[in-house]
Amino acid sequence: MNRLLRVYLMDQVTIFNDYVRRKGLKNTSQRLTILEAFLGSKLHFSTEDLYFRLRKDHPKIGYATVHRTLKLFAECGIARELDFGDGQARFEPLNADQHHDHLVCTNCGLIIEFTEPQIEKLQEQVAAQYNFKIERHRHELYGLCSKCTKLS
Amino acid sequence: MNRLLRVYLMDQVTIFNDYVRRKGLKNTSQRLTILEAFLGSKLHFSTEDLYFRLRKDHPKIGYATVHRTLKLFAECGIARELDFGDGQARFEPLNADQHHDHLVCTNCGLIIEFTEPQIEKLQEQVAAQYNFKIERHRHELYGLCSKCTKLS
DNA sequence: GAAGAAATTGAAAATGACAATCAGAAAGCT
DNA sequence: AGCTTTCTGATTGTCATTTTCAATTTCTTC
Ligand SMILES: [Mn+2]
Ligand SMILES: [Mn+2]
Ligand SMILES: [Zn+2]
Ligand SMILES: [Zn+2]
Repeated sequence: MNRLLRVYLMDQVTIFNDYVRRKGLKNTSQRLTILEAFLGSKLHFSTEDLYFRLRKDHPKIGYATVHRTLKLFAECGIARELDFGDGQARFEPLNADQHHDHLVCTNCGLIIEFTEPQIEKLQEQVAAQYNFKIERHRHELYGLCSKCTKLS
Repeated sequence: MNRLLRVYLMDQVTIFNDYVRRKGLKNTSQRLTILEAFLGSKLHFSTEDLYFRLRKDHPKIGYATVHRTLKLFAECGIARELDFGDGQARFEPLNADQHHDHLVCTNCGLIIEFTEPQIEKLQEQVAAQYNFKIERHRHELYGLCSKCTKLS
């Protein structure tokens, strides 16, 4: 089994553990706790969201640790950091599933995920025109969701 | 000549003056100075960029005024505020030309503008699927430009 | 399982972009 | 000119994020 295939089959806990080992980091109870909460979390949460959720059962875990650990998750590839322009970073678990982008309702905050392979392909073609090598991209549509359109 | 057509033919100075009149704002020498610098500016500059550029000839103009005036330009539609995720808002003059999005080199900071009507159309279709009404969007491709790809 | 080196934690303080404040200045209407 | 409203610019406030640092924990090595 080649390395790439193995990576795709690894779950997020394994990816994180491997990263920790590879970088000479340490396994701490806090990191494990935050990892569990992270994986069981609803999508698109802020550091503050997760911090307050953790406080109930783990009041000793500090805000800075939650923040640093989420950054670590993003670094090792099990989290994606999002910015919907509201001045607060958001995170979502990343798995091997298909990439998606977001519709963001500017009225109620609803976030809809969408996948459009044709757009992905076209943006690759655009980049190719400029000999540009895409590392990541951000594609967000802001406006009113179905419910908020009716209300206004 | 209908109103819409006239708007498209108006230049940015006229749009701004109309906006000032309509909102009961005042014409000040600072706003005129900043407007001229803004229109003659290279694209995708930060508030700080413009502030320091203005300082040479207009050392009396304060940072807050530059900031407020750029926001005003965005409000009245002659500027677009951009966020390339580096923690600093950027601005570019907006005219009636075609909408564009950006390629951003994460190594040297080069910004390339691109236009892809098919992507615009596809994202409209995506929104329609969810009965979502798009007000604005953000589509940015981050990675290495041609030059930086060769160097690495 | 003790010892030592290295990383981590959490409370607090620092940072930095942006926004708000406010007294004096300027604009612009009558 | 007089008067009302807006504007300016130095300063201060705000707030998410990042850094600091002493105490603690992890983990390798004996
Ligand atoms: Mn998502
Ligand atoms: Mn541009
Ligand atoms: Zn909504
Ligand atoms: Zn470059």
